[in-house]
Amino acid sequence: MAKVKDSNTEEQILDAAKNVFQTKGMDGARMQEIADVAGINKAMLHYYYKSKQLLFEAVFKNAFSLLAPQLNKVLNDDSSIEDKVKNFTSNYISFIIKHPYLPNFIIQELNRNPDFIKTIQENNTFLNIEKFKQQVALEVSQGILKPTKGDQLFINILALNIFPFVAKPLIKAFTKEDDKGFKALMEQRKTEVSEFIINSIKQH
Amino acid sequence: MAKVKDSNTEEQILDAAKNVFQTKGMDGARMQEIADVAGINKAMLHYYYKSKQLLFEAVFKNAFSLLAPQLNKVLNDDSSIEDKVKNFTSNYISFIIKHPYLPNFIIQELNRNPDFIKTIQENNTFLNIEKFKQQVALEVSQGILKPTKGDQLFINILALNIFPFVAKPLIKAFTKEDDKGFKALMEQRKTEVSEFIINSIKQH
DNA sequence: AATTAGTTTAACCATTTGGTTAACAAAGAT
DNA sequence: ATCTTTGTTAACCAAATGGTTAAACTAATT
Repeated sequence: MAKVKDSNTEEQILDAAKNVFQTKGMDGARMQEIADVAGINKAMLHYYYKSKQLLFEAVFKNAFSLLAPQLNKVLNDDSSIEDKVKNFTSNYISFIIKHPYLPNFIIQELNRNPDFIKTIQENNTFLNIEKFKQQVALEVSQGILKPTKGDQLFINILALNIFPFVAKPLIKAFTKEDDKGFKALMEQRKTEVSEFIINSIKQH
Repeated sequence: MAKVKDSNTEEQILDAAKNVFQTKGMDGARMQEIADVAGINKAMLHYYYKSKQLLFEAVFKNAFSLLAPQLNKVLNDDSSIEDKVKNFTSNYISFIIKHPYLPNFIIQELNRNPDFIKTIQENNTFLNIEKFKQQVALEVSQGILKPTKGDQLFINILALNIFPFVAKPLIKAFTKEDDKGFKALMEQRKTEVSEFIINSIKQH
């Protein structure tokens, strides 16, 4: 066989590619920069991943497979809507603070190439809102929730949790906060957002 | 002077540039494609706008100047919070249905180059949340609203209104709607969103 | 020691891309 | 009528970019 793969080059490449693609996007990323960040020769990128497109897809799928289980919790979990909202909001915001470029990367690239989501859907059977809608309808009929449309509620949950990170520069400009202040606002949202949602939909 | 400017070339260029930049972004846009869309020679782009960067900035500022007055209404209008929320939600969603690429374009490019917002802020004195925060505090003290933080409320209003358009491919995937179904969901939100917000914050 | 097969590199290549140049055309100024 | 200014085009250019090649290197196998 060959050289001891003590430093897994393939992983280093994927890691460097993740950094560059997630900050610059497919169009803004340069193969040379990825090679530089990985500390290797540009030809190696093509040795392990045939083309820029394939390397990008590896990064994208990797990123999406990190996000999907988070969203899945809201859709296919057995707890009550109220508990789901509380847990998801707190967990998701913690998650994104650890992966700040992730939501914007995914949204940006899905907009650039909307067909891309088809490939994703084949691998992820759970991207389905049906169970969640049924649960909302049930809790409404039980008098736990006010009349509420499941799909709109789901959009609202995503919006309130994801948007602030996607629109970070805009929010920083309006609120005149620096990075520290922005982070504080986001920490506050871990409880604020679920209260906001529950306040609106819970029957009392 | 020169040739009859019966068809204002400069405007045609800006219009073509708007189309291409807003769908492909700065990095994905090609000067040749803009020229083709405008139906002119590539050299003309550089005759009227010195460089790709300057043409891009013209497009961006133009786009932002369209969006800013919409946001300004929420911040510096004299009606009650409840009326603001109702009017803004309905108006904003109508506005975006007319300019579907706008929010994503602005958010994407601000993330690519966060310093860009400084240039914007110099021209727009009104990007300031202070008045809104004071109004919320006042209505809370008057017992009209439940205890509510102005900055978080503003983030929530933006999130609920803007996010669905930014994350359109994701939402279409989850809800399994086509373009028509998506538009119907958005039309529904013109009233749903403001009810959702008012439900949550109004004292009763 | 020689073979073998995976790994790595430097140099190279074709194409794309933003930008420039020089010649030309039309209309107003002199 | 001629000069000048503005608008327009085709051809061109240098740099950047994704990708390739062929040779060199490394370590386990025979």
